[in-house]
Amino acid sequence: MHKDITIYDLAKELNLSAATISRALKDHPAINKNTKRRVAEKAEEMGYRSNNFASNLRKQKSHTIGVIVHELNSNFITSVLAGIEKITTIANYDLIIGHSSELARKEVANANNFFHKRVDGLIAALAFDTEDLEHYEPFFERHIPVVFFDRVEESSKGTKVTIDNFKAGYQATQHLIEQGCKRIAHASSNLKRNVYAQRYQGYLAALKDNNIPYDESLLIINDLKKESCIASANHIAAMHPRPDGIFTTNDLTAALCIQVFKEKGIKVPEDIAVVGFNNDTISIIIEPKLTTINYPGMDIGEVAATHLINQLQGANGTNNTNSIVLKSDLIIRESSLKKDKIKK
Amino acid sequence: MHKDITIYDLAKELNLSAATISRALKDHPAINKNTKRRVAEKAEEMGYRSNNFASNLRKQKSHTIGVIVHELNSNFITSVLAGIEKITTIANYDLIIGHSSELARKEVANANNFFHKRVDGLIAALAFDTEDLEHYEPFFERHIPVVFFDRVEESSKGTKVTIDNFKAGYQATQHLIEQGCKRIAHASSNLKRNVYAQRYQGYLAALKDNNIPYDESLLIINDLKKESCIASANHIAAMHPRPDGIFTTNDLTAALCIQVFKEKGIKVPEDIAVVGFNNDTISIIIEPKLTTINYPGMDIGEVAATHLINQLQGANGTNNTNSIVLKSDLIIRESSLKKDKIKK
DNA sequence: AACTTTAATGCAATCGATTGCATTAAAGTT
DNA sequence: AACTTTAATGCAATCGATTGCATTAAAGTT
Repeated sequence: MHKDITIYDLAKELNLSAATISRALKDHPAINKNTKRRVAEKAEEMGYRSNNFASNLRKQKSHTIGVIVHELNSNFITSVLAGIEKITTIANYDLIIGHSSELARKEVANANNFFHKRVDGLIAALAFDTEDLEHYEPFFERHIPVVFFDRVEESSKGTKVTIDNFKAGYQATQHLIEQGCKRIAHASSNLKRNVYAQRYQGYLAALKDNNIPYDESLLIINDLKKESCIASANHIAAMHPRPDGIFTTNDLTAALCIQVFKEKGIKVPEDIAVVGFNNDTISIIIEPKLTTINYPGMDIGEVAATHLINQLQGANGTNNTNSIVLKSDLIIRESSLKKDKIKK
Repeated sequence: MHKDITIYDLAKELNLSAATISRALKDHPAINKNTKRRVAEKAEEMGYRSNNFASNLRKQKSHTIGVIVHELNSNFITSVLAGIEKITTIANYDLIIGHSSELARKEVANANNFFHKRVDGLIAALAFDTEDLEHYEPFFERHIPVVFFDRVEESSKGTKVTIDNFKAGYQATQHLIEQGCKRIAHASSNLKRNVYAQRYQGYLAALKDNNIPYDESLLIINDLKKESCIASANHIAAMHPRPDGIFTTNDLTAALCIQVFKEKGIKVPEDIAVVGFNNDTISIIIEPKLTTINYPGMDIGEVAATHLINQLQGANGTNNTNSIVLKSDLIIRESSLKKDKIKK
């Protein structure tokens, strides 16, 4: 069996104290250069690995950041993770990732787990059905910084990094109106979640600014599962009078709508123009290709991680309860282009 | 500032020794029931959280399993993770997830990180360009069990959980042949990776069993990036004589092929039948819907985790260098159905 | 009554790394 | 020569939880 080497083993071999070994390995300025070299060589030779548990116990720091996301299988989330990793790697923090699969129950379990693992900081996006943020209280109480992104609770403690969902919703709707749509449906989800609520508000505002009356029956809420999206698509296709445009809160709903519409002989975009949200891979696979909102996932990740690390390194004495809003873009593709089609 | 509560604080409050507190919290049989209750209550009241570092340091165990995957944004991987989580949650192990983004460099970094974090066991799928498994040696040396899944190195140490990629490749090709294809292209990737090599072998075997000569020019290798897939699709479309069937090693290539073919007026499946691999979401979004191979991701995750935990709990004294092969299925959709189309 | 058994708890060492405060020895200063 | 400064290293306590081996007190046995 392999016996782990400790600094005491190195100390004995080199006739030095454990303190000197520890300092040498950490490149402490008081240690002689030559000693450092000898220690490094011996450590390599004997296959030494430092014991994080002992170090963390003594230092009362884990040098680890926890990330809780609501799902993994998404372009947006993987970009965010890439952005976070970029920053944490540079700052030399370790990362542990947990995902809630959109279940508040699992989000709570992850938060507890990370709390026990004593992460130095937390980056989180809320699950679909997370109602309260009590599970983050232990972090707040101990002044462990928490940065929320995308799925946030407006009024909560902690820094929040989001896009302007109101503006994105407005933009999507305005685009449909500019394409000549008069009767625009909106397929959304749980309006308690900030992202959906704000996109909906943006939709309403765009209608109002264009003097289009809001018709409550054109708001379709579902739980974003595949079956529900198909049901919603069927529901929309069967509406009388039929909408001539639809803005959905994610790309899967939009893609499934397009499929259902096509099956029923409803033309996209001629009969119904469609705008999605997220710019997932499916948006360029579906035919016609989907007009959608693109989020800067990488940037969101970088900003969230940078803020967290700044707080950890304590540049600020302020009570960091602020909000950072990044830009999003409308990517126009064939699924919404009524005007240009007619021109051709 | 919040001061963390330790077992010594509880001990003082309750006039007991730290040893008794520790045992009470762990439900040790020697401790009086009433004492356990009092300890539990006081712990709750004072907001005690155990210190993992101290516990792990003393126990020389982390009770944590590391998972290294090559990507996150995939149905297959998220199913595997769900399967792993299901088992580890029951067995009460914590999980930390790292991903390599298909880079050997990051895979090595993750392995090192997890080694330093002293995971009790590891579950890993190799990155696209991982050449050797030296970074897993420290685990093998210390008898820390490692289970590989999907992307494995046949000859390596550790348990391997895979599907029968040879059979899947054979099945996909056989299906195309049964649909009347005579000239079947195969779009694959790095043939050093077991999964691609075996699917290719299955393709060859099916051709041979049906007395179809192998034409080297019909093998197209790319790096699976979007641009390369499109280039491959264009290449195939321009072939003379044109293939009448294609079996791709992932769904994205297949979907992009279908798009390119359609743009060029090549009908799918009439002119070229297409079979993908993975059963990703895009396979039901592309039109025609994609015939593809479905992997049991959830099962793979469960089997991998179960094996790892069995090894950790030491039921076996054997040198666990074995292989577990799970079943995969061919899901037949419109993209390959020449025969049925003709019958109509 | 003397001894044994059982139930409950405590003592004290241990897991490795870190760090404030010495200590030592060599070099520099007056 | 006596003192100060500088460079390098060591002492010993500390971070909390765990656990083998007592110890204590009560209950049971002959």
